[in-house]
Amino acid sequence: MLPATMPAGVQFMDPRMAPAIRAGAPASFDGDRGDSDGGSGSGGEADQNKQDGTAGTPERGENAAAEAPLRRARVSVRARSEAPMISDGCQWRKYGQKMAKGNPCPRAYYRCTMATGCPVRKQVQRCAEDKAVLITTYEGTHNHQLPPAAAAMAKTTSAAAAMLLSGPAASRDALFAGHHVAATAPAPLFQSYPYASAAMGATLSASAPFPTITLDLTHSPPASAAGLHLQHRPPALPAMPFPMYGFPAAAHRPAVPLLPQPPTAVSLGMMDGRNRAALETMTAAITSDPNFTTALAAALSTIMGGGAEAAPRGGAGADAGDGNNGGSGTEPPATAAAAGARETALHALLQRLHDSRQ
DNA sequence: CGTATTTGACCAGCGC
DNA sequence: GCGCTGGTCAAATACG
Ligand SMILES: [Zn+2]
Repeated sequence: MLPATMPAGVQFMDPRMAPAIRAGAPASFDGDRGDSDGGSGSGGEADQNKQDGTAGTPERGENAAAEAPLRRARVSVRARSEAPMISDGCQWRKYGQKMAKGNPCPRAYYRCTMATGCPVRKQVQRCAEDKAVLITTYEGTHNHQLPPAAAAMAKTTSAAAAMLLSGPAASRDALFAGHHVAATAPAPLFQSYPYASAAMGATLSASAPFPTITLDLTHSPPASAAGLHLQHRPPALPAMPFPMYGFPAAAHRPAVPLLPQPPTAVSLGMMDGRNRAALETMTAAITSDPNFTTALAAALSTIMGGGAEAAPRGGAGADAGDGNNGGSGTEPPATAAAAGARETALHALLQRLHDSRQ
């Protein structure tokens, strides 16, 4: 129904699992990267730590079960920033730092502290080769509302992401219509892994561990964007380990006839005349306006989250129990939704853009 | 004194 | 089965 409500729907994880932030799911981020940097360095970075301790009785909580394989999607943003971390309107507490393999710069782990129990985590890493580029990866769903600006952007961004994901057509279904879809949907769709989208260099990648949406705010000339060049081709796409919402086919595609050439064109499909122009504009704006970038980043931190309308409880609180209600419940049928979302996204973006530029 | 950061230790998953 | 790697925890410390 309301394409505009996309944001809520976009979140990748189930709303009800929000409270389950605690421990548990061992899965987390992983260095994202992709794209140009060279990649696989391997090498042996050596951390110096290892000595197992002795004794101790670290009995930490053990949770009942790892029933939530749900938190798995990530959104990462690449932007040029001198600051160690771009401000996105949220407050973060650093809880760890590690040396990234094959990267002189360490990777920092942050957790959102705007509200107790907010499961959102962020990982910041500077590109080794180009220190000007900061890679921020968000994961999780905020269980609280964040600053208006951020929220607004969040909406926009999520919508954009949605459209990105939906791209051609079907994936959207899998994503929004419902998780179950993935399982049942016979959708053959495209199975491009490093699915590239022309729009502001957004890239959807289902490679390795978990699906990841990457936004490059680095510098992508409109022309280039329009031209769209695929990044590196998918490794091999063994068997997608996760059947989750992510991407359709990835999982159950029998013997798909992988296109001889990467399905890059697909994304282009979504760009038509006016939209393209809009995208160009927005891209330009993004690249030139730092504030915009920041806002976008902020939005991303929410994109997944959204608990969106969640918790209208007046109480405030969010206390422990927090029943973050499921909220969501908005499952647009889909087809039209995508289009709507797209338009909405663009609209919002442009508006925002205009506003900021002003 | 309370809170955010630092930093080594701990642990699970994966690959060999 | 062992060792490596990535991620997180938590004690100690720094900051206000
Ligand atoms: Zn949060």
